[in-house]
Amino acid sequence: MSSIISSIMPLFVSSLLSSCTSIKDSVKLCNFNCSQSQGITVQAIDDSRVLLIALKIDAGSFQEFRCDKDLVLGLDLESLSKILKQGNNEEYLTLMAEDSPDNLMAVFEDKKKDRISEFSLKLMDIDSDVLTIDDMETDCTITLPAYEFAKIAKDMKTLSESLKIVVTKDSVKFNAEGQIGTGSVILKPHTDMDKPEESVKIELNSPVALTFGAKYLNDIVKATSLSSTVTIKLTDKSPALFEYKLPSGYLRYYLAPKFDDEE
Amino acid sequence: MSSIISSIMPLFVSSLLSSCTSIKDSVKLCNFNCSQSQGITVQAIDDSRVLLIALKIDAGSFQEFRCDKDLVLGLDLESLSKILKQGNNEEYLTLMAEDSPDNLMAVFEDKKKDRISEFSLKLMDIDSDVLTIDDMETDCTITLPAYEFAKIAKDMKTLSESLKIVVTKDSVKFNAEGQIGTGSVILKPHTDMDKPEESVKIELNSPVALTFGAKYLNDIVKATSLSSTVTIKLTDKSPALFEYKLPSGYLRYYLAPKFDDEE
DNA sequence: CGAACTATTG
DNA sequence: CAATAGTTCG
Repeated sequence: MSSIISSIMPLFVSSLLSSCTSIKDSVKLCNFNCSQSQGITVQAIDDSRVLLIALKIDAGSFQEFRCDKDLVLGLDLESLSKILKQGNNEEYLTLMAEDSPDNLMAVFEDKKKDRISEFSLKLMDIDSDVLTIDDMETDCTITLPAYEFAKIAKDMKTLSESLKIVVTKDSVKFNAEGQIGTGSVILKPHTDMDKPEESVKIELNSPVALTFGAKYLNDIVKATSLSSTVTIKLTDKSPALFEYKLPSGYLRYYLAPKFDDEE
Repeated sequence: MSSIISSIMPLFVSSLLSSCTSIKDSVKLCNFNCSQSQGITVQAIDDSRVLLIALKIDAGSFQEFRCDKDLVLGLDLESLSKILKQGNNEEYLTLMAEDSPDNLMAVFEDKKKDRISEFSLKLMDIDSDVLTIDDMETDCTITLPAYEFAKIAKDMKTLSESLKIVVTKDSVKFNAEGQIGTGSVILKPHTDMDKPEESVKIELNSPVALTFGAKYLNDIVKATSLSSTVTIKLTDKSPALFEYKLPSGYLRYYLAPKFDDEE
């Protein structure tokens, strides 16, 4: 009867919650697309149409995942977050929806089975075009510690509304120019043997310099807790990709750069 | 070429940042006076002209300090704080300015040298008269734990806008009288052998009773993290001195008392 | 890192 | 007045 049954372990519940809270400041409503082969995928664009968010939660993320028929669940992320927050970290979560669902059922169960919380969340029809995004070749790919990128984005926002990222073979420079002064942070690639997640990697096909809205970068950086590293792919005059890898899946942000005339 | 080069070790960067944040609620703009012999001195008066702040950072605070020609750097403390905050605690800071500078350069370097952050801060012309303050004989000198003074100042502010400090040979009394009631904290001198910074000392030439604005005391107390103790020097009908000693230098506040007719 | 408080905005 | 973002404290 139920078209989607998924049991999620405590570790992943917090990951799902973090994903929702990371996204919900940019997008309020979005469709969760469920299929047996793809798991759950979400694609949404912020109101200003500058930031595209793509979340993918593989079926392998779930202890059990069954989706007899492809489903589109239109969800209010704020409401979903509220429900997910109610699960204590020790609890298992089961999500369920019927074939033509009006509601998403969420059931938290304590391991000891002496506590069950059930929630039903109203679903909504949300217009959205799902874009196919090619895995194009990019001018460069940078991997750095997620917290480091977060600190740069936050710090630089105090100086300017725009952040310029300049990548050369042996460095990546984050540059902000504002009223009170200017600031640059320059990172050089290096490999940390003991803590690989602390490494900074640059793969370069072609040097690139792009400017982004600091506000959007600060929204992106809300996903920092999801992954120890972030991967940034830049191509001249194209949207940049910021990717946070999940245990089994990913949260990707595609951000359109500012062009010279609007800087 | 550069008139001032100073390299600051991580410990002292946080001390400089704390000084700025302590002061910036009272004074937004102020001149940093730099000279080879004196290091960096700052003097500023709050808008109401009741509180005078004197910060002295000796040349010995710096790993290296060179100032070929005396310089006056007009700085916005809010902006300076923003930049100082961007340093991670492990990083070395170098400050630089030219002979007739428009900008102050600040460079953070990671030990591993794979990360460099550079900032340039616009300087401004700020009118200010530097007062010479004599080290006059005072009626009494009190030394007490900084956190204890902070707690008294904060607690008493909830009772009254004014705080009266009464010093006799064997006690110092902090007294607040307000609408909802009155409160006093009385400290007696004592020496703590194990933790000298917990001691309370009173040196008295003449008993004194002065009243201060609680608001100003609460601004002063923001410097608490800079030193384990605070030294208070009081003289009848004169501004009081509140001194926080830095590793090499000091942060002093001179606060005019309220007189009877304005209490 | 989380929580509480403050400041700001609809 | 309520909700939220930023800030500061433990």
